[in-house]
Amino acid sequence: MKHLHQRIRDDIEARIMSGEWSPGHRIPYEHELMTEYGCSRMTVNKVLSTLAANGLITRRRRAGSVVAEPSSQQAVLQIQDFALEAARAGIEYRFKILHRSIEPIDAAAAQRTGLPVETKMLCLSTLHVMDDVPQAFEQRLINLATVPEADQEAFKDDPPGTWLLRRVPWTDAEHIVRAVNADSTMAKRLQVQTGTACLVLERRTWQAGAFVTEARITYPGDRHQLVGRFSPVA
Amino acid sequence: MKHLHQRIRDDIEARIMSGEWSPGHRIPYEHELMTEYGCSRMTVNKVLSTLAANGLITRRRRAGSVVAEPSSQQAVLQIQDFALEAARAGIEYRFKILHRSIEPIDAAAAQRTGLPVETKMLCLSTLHVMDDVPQAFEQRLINLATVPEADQEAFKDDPPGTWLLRRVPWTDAEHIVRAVNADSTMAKRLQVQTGTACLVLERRTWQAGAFVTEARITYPGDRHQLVGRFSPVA
DNA sequence: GAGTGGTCTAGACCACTCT
DNA sequence: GAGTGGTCTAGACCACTCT
Repeated sequence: MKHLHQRIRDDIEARIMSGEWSPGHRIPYEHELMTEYGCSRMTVNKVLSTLAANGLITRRRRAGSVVAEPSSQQAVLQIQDFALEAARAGIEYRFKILHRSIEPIDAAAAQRTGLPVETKMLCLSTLHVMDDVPQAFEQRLINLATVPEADQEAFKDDPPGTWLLRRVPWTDAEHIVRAVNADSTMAKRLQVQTGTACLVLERRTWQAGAFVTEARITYPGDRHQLVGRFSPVA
Repeated sequence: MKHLHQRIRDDIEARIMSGEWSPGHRIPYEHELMTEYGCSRMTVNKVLSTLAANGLITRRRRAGSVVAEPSSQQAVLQIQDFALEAARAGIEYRFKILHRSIEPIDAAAAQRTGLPVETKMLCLSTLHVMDDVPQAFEQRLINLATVPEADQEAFKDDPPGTWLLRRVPWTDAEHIVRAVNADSTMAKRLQVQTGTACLVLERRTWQAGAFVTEARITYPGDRHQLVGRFSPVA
């Protein structure tokens, strides 16, 4: 049994993500949501305040709350969800799995993740495309010991990151950010010139101590920046 | 007249930042804070929940709330202290102030920081050198309205960032990370080839709502990476 | 068992701004 | 002027975990 505020929040996020509520769309007033969910105003107020603090909606007295316009600063340095970001920005998004295999983890990755060397990993390479422009190339390992159902997943509707996010709540994450010059292979994938500065984000996530996934995501430096806000939520 | 929850939050943050309450220190129970501030539990609960979401404290039923260990704090791309890092690594460190001036803030920076346009800022350009190799180039604005004593500081012993860190504890920070190709000027400063991918970290910090400083730090991409650990935000 | 925090209610007054 | 969100109160019940 989920908490009420989580259910309300999930419902609203789902509507924003699906595009049903696009940027500028007015969200129901607090008292409408009270009626809809049969709860007190404090509860819906907490949900909407949190969504506003996270930048998904903007609130104005008298005018109500609306789905936020996408900020010019795209990628957020929390757990990223390309589909959600694209939906918020009103951008056509698609992805393409370029590679898929199951392999025992190699020595270097075993050391990084703390897993035994023979652990089976699902290896995926995904290209993320928005408005026909490649925006990121993602190389991902998924621990099949922790997420065995990934083996049966075709990743037709959601890219691996989004799929994982919905299925496996994470408790810890480690990030490494570097800048690299694109080699010719990467440049071709991302449709940039060889040598273009790219942002490389490596993210490893654990769930209660169990390694879940490692992603290495390469962004063209001129198309993306990572933003982290460490300010009060209120 | 500030809001009550802001006053409580500022008080607690100030005690944590000053070191009066160090990591592991138990924070007063909610009902103690209710008595101290003469308010309802909802109000102190909101403050403590926000602080927990921001990683400043950890909360446990029955045991109460304690100041979080720095490693588990959410401030990922931590406030960096070149001198401290170099000392830890046993590396010779020096810095050189390449430029110093006092200028009214320009329109673009005023918008970023929320300051009035005519605010006087101390502008500093600093090169950070370790073992005779340039490791970072830093362009910094310091708000003289918040930190007037910076005007009199020669920055002989400590670089601006370290000096500020000791003098003005920060409560809020915003980070932006990008990748750029070094232009010829930057390449010369950092002793890399023109076009080398560099990591650019922009950091803006506030103390209890007052803007303190903005730093844009450029690192050669092959010499540096940023590492951070996260736990979920509520 | 007892005390803590997590969530929620059903109100209230106020500040803001114009659906 | 009226309706919205921002904040706050004084309760309540429950889940969790051991100061």
